[in-house]
Amino acid sequence: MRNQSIFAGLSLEELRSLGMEVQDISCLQGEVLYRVGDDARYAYTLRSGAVKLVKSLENGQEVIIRLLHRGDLLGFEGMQEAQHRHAAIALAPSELCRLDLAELQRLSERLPKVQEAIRQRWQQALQSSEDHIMELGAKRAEARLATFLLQWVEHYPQLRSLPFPLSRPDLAAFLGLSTEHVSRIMADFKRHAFIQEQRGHLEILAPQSLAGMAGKLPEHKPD
Amino acid sequence: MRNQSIFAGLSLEELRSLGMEVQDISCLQGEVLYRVGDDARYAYTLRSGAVKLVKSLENGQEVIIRLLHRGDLLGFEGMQEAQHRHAAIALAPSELCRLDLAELQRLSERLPKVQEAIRQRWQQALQSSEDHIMELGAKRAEARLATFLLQWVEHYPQLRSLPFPLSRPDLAAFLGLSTEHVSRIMADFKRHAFIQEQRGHLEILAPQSLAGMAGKLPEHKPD
DNA sequence: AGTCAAAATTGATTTTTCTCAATGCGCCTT
DNA sequence: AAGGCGCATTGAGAAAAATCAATTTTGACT
Repeated sequence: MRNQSIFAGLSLEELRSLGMEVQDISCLQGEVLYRVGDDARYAYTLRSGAVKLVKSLENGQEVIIRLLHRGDLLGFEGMQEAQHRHAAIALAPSELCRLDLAELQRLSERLPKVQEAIRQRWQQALQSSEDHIMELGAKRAEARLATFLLQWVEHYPQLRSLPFPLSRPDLAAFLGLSTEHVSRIMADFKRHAFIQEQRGHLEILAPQSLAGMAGKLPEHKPD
Repeated sequence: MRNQSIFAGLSLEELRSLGMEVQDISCLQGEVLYRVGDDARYAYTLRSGAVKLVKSLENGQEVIIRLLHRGDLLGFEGMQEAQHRHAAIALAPSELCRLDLAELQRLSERLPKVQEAIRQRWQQALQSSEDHIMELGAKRAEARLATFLLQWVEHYPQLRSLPFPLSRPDLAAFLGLSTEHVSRIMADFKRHAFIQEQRGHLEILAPQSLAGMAGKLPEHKPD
């Protein structure tokens, strides 16, 4: 466990021996890692738990830009910009490694491998954002939610019952819907026995049915 | 003109002298630079014109993921992945510089400056994608369109009448709306004399009114 | 100028989604 | 156990947006 690769194929010890300040951090559900506009001193790797990246519109409405899972990086926009552009909030109790951005900058200039790894992650983030754009731009509510649930599963392989720390408002803020609408669709999925939910845990009973909804054409004759 | 900085602060000649193969490319409206799944051999910098990056859903529905303007880069996902994940299509007659990806890879390993510049651009793309997510996730059709038009202006400073090579279906595919709905809103904007349109050109008559619709309550700047 | 096809507009209608309001449930505290 | 609080659910009505079906406009090509 201790010797797990943290970042760019380097273990925690290797990073430390290269002069990198790495802090183990653990945080509670709801804890704020940083806020919009905070000076970006640190970047993080998420070792366990889940984190949401949130931005607010002028009118105060919150949008979840990205959801992070074990192994994901956050706060790396600080390598280019002085301030964070999202808020990062733990959805569940989480463990992270905190890296000093200035040192990371230095390290990345010396080690091409690190550069490469960062670019790789940036690429992943962009990919996932673009996928999200497609969801929001082209799919209806049911399909968005179905896709989302199926993707959530993939982050918890070989688990029957998945940790599911998202509230209805969280889901709504991520999928671009109202809380009520999300609630209705989830109730629908339960009624059809596609899913089952209890105390922050989710079970996908009929993945193929969800997959059907996820790819469904907007025009579909009612039966 | 010839000595303009192409990329990472390097002029075309400098890049060539470093052994980089740089091709000037010009293409017509509607021309396809690459398709989804094409082997990624080249990346491009857009020198003039406009390009759309398009992805299709299983059902064939097309979504415009990003719009590119003078100075933007495209095709750089090929540095990490073997195939392009979008189609790139010229919206207007455009001029580009085509860079060989393998050589770019080599160059970026030698020159940290290039690395840095690429990361910067990646960051910009991510930023713009995230902004787009906010638009799609949180705003109504009118507001999206208003925001979009105001952003379009910014790419053509000090021009009264802006090139506007987007069809209604293009706008719809970018803003996540139906063609008809876009058409209605545009008609509305014209009726209110917020904008004026003729033959692929657009004039913003009342930016502050559009800004109002876009959802910007507190601050407005005199221009 | 005249014809044609593509693109845009408009209208009527339906579907989807939101909003507002009420209610219910689970969990925590006392 | 009772009360209270936050979150989730449900319902009804309103609003937003999509869909379907004509037209109308535009632009390109004779």
